[in-house]
Amino acid sequence: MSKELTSREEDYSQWYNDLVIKGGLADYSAVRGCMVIKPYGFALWENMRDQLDKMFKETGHVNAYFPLFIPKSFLSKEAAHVEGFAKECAVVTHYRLMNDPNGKGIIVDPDAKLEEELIVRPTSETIIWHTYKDWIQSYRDLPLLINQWANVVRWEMRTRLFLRTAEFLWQEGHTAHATKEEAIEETEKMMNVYADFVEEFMALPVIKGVKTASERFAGAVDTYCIEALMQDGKALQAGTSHFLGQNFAKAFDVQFLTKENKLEYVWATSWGVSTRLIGALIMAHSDDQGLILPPKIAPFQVVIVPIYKGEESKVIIDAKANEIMASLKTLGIRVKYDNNDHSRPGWKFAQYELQGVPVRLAMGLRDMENNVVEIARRDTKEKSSMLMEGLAENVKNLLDEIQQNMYNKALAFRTEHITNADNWDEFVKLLDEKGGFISAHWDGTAETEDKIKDQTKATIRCIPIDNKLEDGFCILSGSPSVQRVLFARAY
RNA sequence: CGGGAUGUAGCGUAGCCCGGUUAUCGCGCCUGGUUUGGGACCAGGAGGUCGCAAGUUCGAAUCUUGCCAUCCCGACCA
Repeated sequence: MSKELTSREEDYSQWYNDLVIKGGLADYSAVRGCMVIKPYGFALWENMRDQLDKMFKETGHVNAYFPLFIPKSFLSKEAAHVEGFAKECAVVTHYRLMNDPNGKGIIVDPDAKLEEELIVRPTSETIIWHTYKDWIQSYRDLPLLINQWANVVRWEMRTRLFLRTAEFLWQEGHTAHATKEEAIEETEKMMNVYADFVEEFMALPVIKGVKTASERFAGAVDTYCIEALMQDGKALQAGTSHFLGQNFAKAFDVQFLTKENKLEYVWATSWGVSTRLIGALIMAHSDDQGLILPPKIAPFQVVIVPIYKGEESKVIIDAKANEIMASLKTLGIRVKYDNNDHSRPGWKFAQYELQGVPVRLAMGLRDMENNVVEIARRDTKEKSSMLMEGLAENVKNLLDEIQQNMYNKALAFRTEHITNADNWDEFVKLLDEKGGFISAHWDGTAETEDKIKDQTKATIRCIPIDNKLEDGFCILSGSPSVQRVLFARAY
């Protein structure tokens, strides 16, 4: 852990911003609350996106694309939904600009006011369900399993690179089913897909669970989630999958004829993960030297840095490096050879550590004489010499080991930071001094949940799936409780 | 929207309290050379509406007022 829990929140913000900006992933832009994702950051997102997309397709989904703009009236059709999003919507009111008659630049043409305002989508349920109404007539049209990769806008009051920007990239799946059971199954299936992705590819263990009513998605019957733990002891919601019941079907009048020729409303789900996952990745794995990216999604898994004196030795090392690169590529390893003459080896070492490249190979004439390369792993910062013979296979194995080690380390940290609290004083003390998830009894009421949030800033992150039942008493109200739930302070 | 802070070159900054030559320093950038096993060195060079506007003054980066923007904390949220 690179930052102690006792240090101030501002220090984390600074640490985190430095990682994002100096690590070359993204930066603030000219637009308030919006970020520029730089090529390196986008390459990371693309790797994550491609893998997720593959997993969606393996579970029977297809991609489509729906409009960025949503007529205002659509948003208000589902009461809870509009209630949840109204406060953070960007609204398009006009469609034309004109030169200021007073010669002061350009102004909005007052004559170009839209009949009905358009909302820049904060999420796409409404426009999609409006469309689904036309697509669904019979049970033969079901299930409808569609995903879209898109950007959405939520006008947050306070933003943070990747974790909460005004505009962000995500995917949103929207499915329609003939039965409640099938829809619930889909909701759980996608939560599992997310969990598998985050654990296997991002090397980040997550807790699968169900949200309480107050943390539920606006318009959902049930919200399933995966919750991850960051190094400062705060939790982060890494993905959500919603069982929407028939709420949207009823709001948008989406009915179908069953085999028995009965007219019924369809059952819906929606699920999404966003570029916020990159924020999770950064906060969970990085150290004070910079990012540490899991090999499976790192833009470059290996960087080769040549160490040469003069043009003559450069040519020799280039040849060898190209040979190594070819053998690594044969095994599907993403490798970069940096023989840029403008910066020296030391600078490159530091730079690639900052950028979190999992493995670095350094090679000079001395190594070539001994038929070895210097190999350094980012996760543990260990350096050693590796024989040229079987190098590619050994690097591949090392990448697997790093991936596993990162996961194990994160898992050990999380395991260490799930703590039972059996009374209020213990609960508060744990939150303040240790952080992490706190497993405690709760009486099941929204009132108690609110009070706990007001007093401690901790929220119920989830009720874990397959939570074991256990009689006890609520830590705040003292009322009887049948199970523990997970509390944490969260991003 | 409340509280706090900050705006000076691409980035980070000094100067401001106490107004006075040509606005300081570092990084980065450009040119040439020497270098290259953990963020090189020497020499030369380019780069500025001091956030914007008004005011006070012989004179404003510096004082006054207004505005704007950004960051951090809070509320809101993925």
